[in-house]
Amino acid sequence: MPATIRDIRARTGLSVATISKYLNGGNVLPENRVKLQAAISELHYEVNEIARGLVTNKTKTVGVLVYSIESLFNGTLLKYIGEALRSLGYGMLICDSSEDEEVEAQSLRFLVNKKVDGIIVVPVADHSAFLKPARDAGIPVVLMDRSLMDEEHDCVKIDNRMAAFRAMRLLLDNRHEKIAVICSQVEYTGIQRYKGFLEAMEQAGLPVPAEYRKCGRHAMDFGYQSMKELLELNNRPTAVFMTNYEITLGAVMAVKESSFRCPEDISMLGFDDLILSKVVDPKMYMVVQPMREMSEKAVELLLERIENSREKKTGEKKFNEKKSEMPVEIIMGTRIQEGNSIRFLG
Amino acid sequence: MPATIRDIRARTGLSVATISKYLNGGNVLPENRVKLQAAISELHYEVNEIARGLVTNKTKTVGVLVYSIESLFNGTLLKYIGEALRSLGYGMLICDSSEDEEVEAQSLRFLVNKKVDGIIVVPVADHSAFLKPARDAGIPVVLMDRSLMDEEHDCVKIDNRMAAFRAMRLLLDNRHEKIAVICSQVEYTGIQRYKGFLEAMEQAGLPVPAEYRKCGRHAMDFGYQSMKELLELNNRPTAVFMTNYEITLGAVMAVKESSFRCPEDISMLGFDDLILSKVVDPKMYMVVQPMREMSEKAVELLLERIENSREKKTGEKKFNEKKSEMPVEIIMGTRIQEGNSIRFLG
DNA sequence: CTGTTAGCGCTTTCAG
DNA sequence: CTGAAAGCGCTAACAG
Repeated sequence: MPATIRDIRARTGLSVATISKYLNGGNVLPENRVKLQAAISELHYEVNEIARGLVTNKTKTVGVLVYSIESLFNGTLLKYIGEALRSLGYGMLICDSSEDEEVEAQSLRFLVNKKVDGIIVVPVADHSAFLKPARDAGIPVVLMDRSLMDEEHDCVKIDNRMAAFRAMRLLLDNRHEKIAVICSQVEYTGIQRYKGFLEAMEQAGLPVPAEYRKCGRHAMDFGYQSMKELLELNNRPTAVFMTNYEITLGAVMAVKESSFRCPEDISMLGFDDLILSKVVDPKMYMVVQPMREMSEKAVELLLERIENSREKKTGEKKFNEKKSEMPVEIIMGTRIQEGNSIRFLG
Repeated sequence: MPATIRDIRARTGLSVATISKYLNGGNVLPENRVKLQAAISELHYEVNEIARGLVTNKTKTVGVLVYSIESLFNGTLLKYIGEALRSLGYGMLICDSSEDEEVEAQSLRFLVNKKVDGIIVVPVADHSAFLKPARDAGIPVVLMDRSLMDEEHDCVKIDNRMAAFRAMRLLLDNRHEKIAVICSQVEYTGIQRYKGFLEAMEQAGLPVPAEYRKCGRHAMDFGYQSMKELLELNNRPTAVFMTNYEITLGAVMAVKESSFRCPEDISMLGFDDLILSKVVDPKMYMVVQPMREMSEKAVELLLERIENSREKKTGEKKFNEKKSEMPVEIIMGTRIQEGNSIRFLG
């Protein structure tokens, strides 16, 4: 039903090649240009990207695969990624893994079959097997926020271990000694943050009893449940470190519902500030990642990879442009969002 | 680089037609089936959806265009839409309008050019002009949450006016008389809710002074700013009705930062409960929409439309299946999330 | 600058 | 059940 290039030919008498050239920004005689513009608008012609993609073998589209689309963290990332991509003339195909490795693998295949030019993924899986179809198809992949256990990949993230380690100073400097942690242990990122926590405690010469170590899923209800348990302990901690947004959210809920007050009864240090610190009372201390910059860097790196892989196919070899073929890990810095959720234990 | 159907032919000696048939679930001789399975897995063959789409003229993909991807409301919708779609064998192409009508129009065209089979949109524009490319291309569109001013479209939403009107009972029954409203006036939905508010007030015989009517953008900072202004009024309202999630969020922030307490000094009634009522103290009274059901209905309706439009093209006419060609508006019910953010004014 | 001619990888008649 | 052949709508040489 929609108009094709041939309808335009019928209307203008020009050849498909000329029309195609015009559509792709080539030069045509002024009179022809006018004819073409007229025909295109009269026929409501729109390029069939499917057909174009088939021949050019590129779609000007990148796939973005996130572990959960309803996570505010991912929503924020997606916003920035989308903006960066749009400004560079790329479209974005978003897929939701729904926290499920199988769905993730399936979605990745979907993206590959859709012939996206590249893929950005915030993975749920912790090993690289699911990326195989992309590799086989020669589609560049850039990870964000989480890297994988078994292999190094292009990745944009923060130094999670270090960020956690440093953030712990806030608690330690305020003389806290009984510090608990609620962390996710399903992904690399969560584990790194946990390590940072442990190192800080060890360096401070403080013990971390088993009941202070809540390691589980990356989910609000896990944070909620864990905080509840911590508050019911006879030997209650004076402070709790929560290592991601969902967990922080859940923990805040638990405290709100309890009879304990923050920071009077319990001090809190969270991770990934997304409006939470602005809505919740008291204002939370939080480790914050530069989400916009991370997104932009990821897009930049991906597009570079796409560029490179095309050159390789074309056989071009600009000798003085030896971009590294090795995986690159871009490590961004973090900052601390100040609040008043930490009490000084004089 | 990726394997094609022809590589499989070379490996199996079968014709492309047979291979294609197999790929699409057709019957082949058992021995051939075995050969094909082997070849496919050895070559890591994956169907090229681009090529397939070119000939079948369908992509098994629906586009979803939301006004802002970082809005939790949309994130939640997207999650449910994605699940419904996946369960029906459809992929989802998400675009973010970034609250910008131009981006929206451009994204819609992007989706059309990508030849999605149908489009679900939670629009930022309030008139239907931007949908024209989809109509021209014969691509069905289903709106969600917001309908358009100038024309009726297939749409899944709640009765916003009525929901607001009814929710106001909560305030009125608690003897509130000085009630302010913070609402969005940019989209149809916001306006309807505002009307519902006004009607409730009028019916109760209560005046609404100009300074109690905060009509503006659908944004957290607007809610924040407006609430601040309301709290500074000499003639402070005793209750405030906030007509969407972002505004509610902002308003909650403003109250938190002020010296006023909810519900002691100010009662609050919000809209669209997304975790907010679980994190914030006091627990908010809120109007909640059945987001999962709305998403499922939207998908169902869209797929029905897609089905129908194909039949029309094929010329099929099953006489006893006269689905309406008229726009359908599906109106879902709402419920009230109880809380303790409303004070009884004895 | 313009036109002719091949395909891109797949599905789809239509014979066999 | 299988195969040969004709495109889907577009781009990309290569001549003119």
